[in-house]
Amino acid sequence: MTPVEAEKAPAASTAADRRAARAEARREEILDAAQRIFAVKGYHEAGIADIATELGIGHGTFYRYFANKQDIAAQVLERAIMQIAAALADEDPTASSTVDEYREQTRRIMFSMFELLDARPEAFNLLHVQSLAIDVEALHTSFEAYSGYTEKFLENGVEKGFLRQDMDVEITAQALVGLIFEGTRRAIAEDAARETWTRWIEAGVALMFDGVSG
Amino acid sequence: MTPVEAEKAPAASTAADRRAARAEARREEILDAAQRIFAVKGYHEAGIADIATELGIGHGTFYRYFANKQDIAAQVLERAIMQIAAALADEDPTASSTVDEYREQTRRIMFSMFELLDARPEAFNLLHVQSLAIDVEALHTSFEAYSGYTEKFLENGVEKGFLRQDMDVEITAQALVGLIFEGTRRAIAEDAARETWTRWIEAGVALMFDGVSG
Amino acid sequence: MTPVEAEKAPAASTAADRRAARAEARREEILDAAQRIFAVKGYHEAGIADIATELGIGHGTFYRYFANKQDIAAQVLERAIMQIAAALADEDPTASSTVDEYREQTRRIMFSMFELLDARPEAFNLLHVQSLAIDVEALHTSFEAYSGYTEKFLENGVEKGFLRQDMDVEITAQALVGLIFEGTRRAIAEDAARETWTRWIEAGVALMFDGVSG
Amino acid sequence: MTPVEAEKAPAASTAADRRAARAEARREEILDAAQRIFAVKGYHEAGIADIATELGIGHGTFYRYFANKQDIAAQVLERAIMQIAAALADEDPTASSTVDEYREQTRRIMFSMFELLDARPEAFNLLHVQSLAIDVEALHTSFEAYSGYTEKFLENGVEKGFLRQDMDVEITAQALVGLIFEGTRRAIAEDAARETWTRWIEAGVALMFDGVSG
DNA sequence: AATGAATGAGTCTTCATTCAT
DNA sequence: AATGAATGAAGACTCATTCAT
Repeated sequence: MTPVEAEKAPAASTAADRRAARAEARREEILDAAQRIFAVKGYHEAGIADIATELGIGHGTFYRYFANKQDIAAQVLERAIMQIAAALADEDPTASSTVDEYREQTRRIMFSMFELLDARPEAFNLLHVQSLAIDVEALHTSFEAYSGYTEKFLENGVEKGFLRQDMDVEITAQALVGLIFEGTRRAIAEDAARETWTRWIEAGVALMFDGVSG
Repeated sequence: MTPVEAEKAPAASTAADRRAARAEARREEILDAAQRIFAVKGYHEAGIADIATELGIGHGTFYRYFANKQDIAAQVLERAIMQIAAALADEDPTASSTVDEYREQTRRIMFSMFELLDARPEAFNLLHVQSLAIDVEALHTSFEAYSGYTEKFLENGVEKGFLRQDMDVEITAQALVGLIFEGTRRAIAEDAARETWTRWIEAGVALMFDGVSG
Repeated sequence: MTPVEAEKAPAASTAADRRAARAEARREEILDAAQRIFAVKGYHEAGIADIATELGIGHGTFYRYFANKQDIAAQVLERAIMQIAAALADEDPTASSTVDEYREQTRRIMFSMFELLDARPEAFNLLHVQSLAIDVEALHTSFEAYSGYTEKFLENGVEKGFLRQDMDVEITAQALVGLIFEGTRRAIAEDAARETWTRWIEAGVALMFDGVSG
Repeated sequence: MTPVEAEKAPAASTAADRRAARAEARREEILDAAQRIFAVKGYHEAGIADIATELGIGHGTFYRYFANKQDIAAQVLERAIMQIAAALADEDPTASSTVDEYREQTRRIMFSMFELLDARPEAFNLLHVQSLAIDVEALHTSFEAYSGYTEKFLENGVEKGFLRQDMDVEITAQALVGLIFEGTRRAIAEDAARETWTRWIEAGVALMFDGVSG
């Protein structure tokens, strides 16, 4: 390789890289705009034109990055599900060894859910309100993933003996997911204050660990 | 009043009554058809034409009974919510005096939910899948009603001393509604077998009354 | 049947008939307009909007009568092919018994083609210019039909002995169709005068019956 | 002119020549690709993108060589017409002195048409199927050229006395062109076997020289 | 000279709603 | 009271063409 070639090669590669990076950035921009638009207007009421206008780009540009409306919607939804999943991923399902540790872990998980809800309300709006219009299957799959993850925590507790031994781990995990999501659903619907979070976390943890019995 | 009038008046009134009854019956027919269609095709995919065709009536006739698509959808949804509410109404929130009685009552309530789900899957489909497309507000209102009703059961237990005294009754009721609806949501989505119901009822009751702690 | 029913029944049937007749008339109107538009602007340049505007009806009305653009185009083309075929159908393939009779018959056929071309130039424009854009297959099928029909005349002549005995009837028929259609093609393209028709008919008949040899 | 300039000038001119040659070669490549694409997909269905992709060049590059889609289509069509014309140009319109010589000449011409059709089916597809979408006028002009050329052969025969003296040379030439093109049209449409060629040539020549009379 | 990202005019098609019969 | 023909707003999507790099 001559010095000239040595200089050219990286340059060319950088140019191509830059282009790819730009394209990816633009794709991300459109995805963001779409998430906003879908969250505000809803999947069906939102038009491709709305997304394009939001970004000040032409309609056609949109179609350079996404095949069609359904395509971007699915990607937006998937991203929202991933963002939420990421908030849960910090916790290790096998970390707790006592009820109190697990109780504390649960508090943290619920808290990060509410934090995320504050930071990215659109992500939850997508999940709660738009997902059905976009792809019913995707919603179900994501709930499956969340409950599967929750199951691991419960299994850990049962194995280590600090949770009820006769627990139907699978169903209980599903029920707990329902419980948590109802919390976030209401928080969005009612535009809940931070104080309400605390009540949900405390009441939720109390219900989950102690039940309603006196 | 002449004898002639005396005869006519009741006759006329009966004719009007019959007409009104007929109209009401037709309205109900259309509502039924719409519920089926919405449940099968979804709110947005379903057209007025589908409903009219299902009944063998003209499109125009539809508009003699309902103002527009949104109108009938709202009524269909409201009806579905009422049908589900009716299944709960059999139980008296103040009936239980011991934990075991309430536990039994809760079992019955959950069981009737699953029975209703078997009898009227469209009602639940409407609630779970279509409601968001039709009227987000209505869904929230209905959840509000369900949780308000559940609250009464909890309050009764707290007052009578057989439920946890420090319970956040409002939030706990909301959480329990979320839990139950997740159960029905999954039952519909997965077309669950009767056996799964039992697991849900048992695991749900266990979680609710005893919590997960060992 | 009571007298009342007797009166009603026909009346009802007439009302339905009238509606069907109106629909058919409208369908025909749209078909006519489409033929004009397609002939003037060409299949691809013509829009549904052009057809609707031509008739002063809404775009949507068009779709009550035809499934889509391709649908009406196919029907327009089929109609044009039928109109041209009708002009030929007057002649009986087995009528001639001598060369002179057949020669006269051929003259008449060619003449009616030119007459039709004068009366319905759009029909020929459709066939010659638009057909390929609409449905290549349809054009080929129609040529097949025309040459099949021509074949019958030639067979008749060969059987009766007044036409060349060693003739390849099939191919010759195809060639003659090509010859005639080139005549009409040019007549349209050049907006030919009536005098040109006569030259085509005479030269065509001479070529067909006597060939070019001296 | 300094010696240096003397050396540079020719070098520059050669470089420019090479560049021009390269440009011409590229132009030809694009033209070839376009001919293939138009023949396969049709003028309207084919996109500039298809042509660019076929060659692995950018869309923009296309526009350095052709003004627009219509432009290249016209050139492709013109080239096809020229290619077909070239196949005819081998024959001298004044070469024949007897009917038999002309008959033989005609056979050769028809044969070379079928040979060309075998070698360059796209050229004929362009002419028969795409030309109308591209430029109706061009098609007519080319037919004009073909018939003008045919006319020369006929005139030669009439002058030399071996063809019918009362022939309408102009119209007859046009009719013969129609006859031949119908042959090639069918050959393409039906993907005709080589055997069919012979039948067309024989039947065509027989019809042309002897007519159908017995 | 080559590229390909950006553009937006243009088109078909759907469907809720109205209204004359 | 019932009908269904007519309507046109609305929206997704394509593709020839331009132009900055």
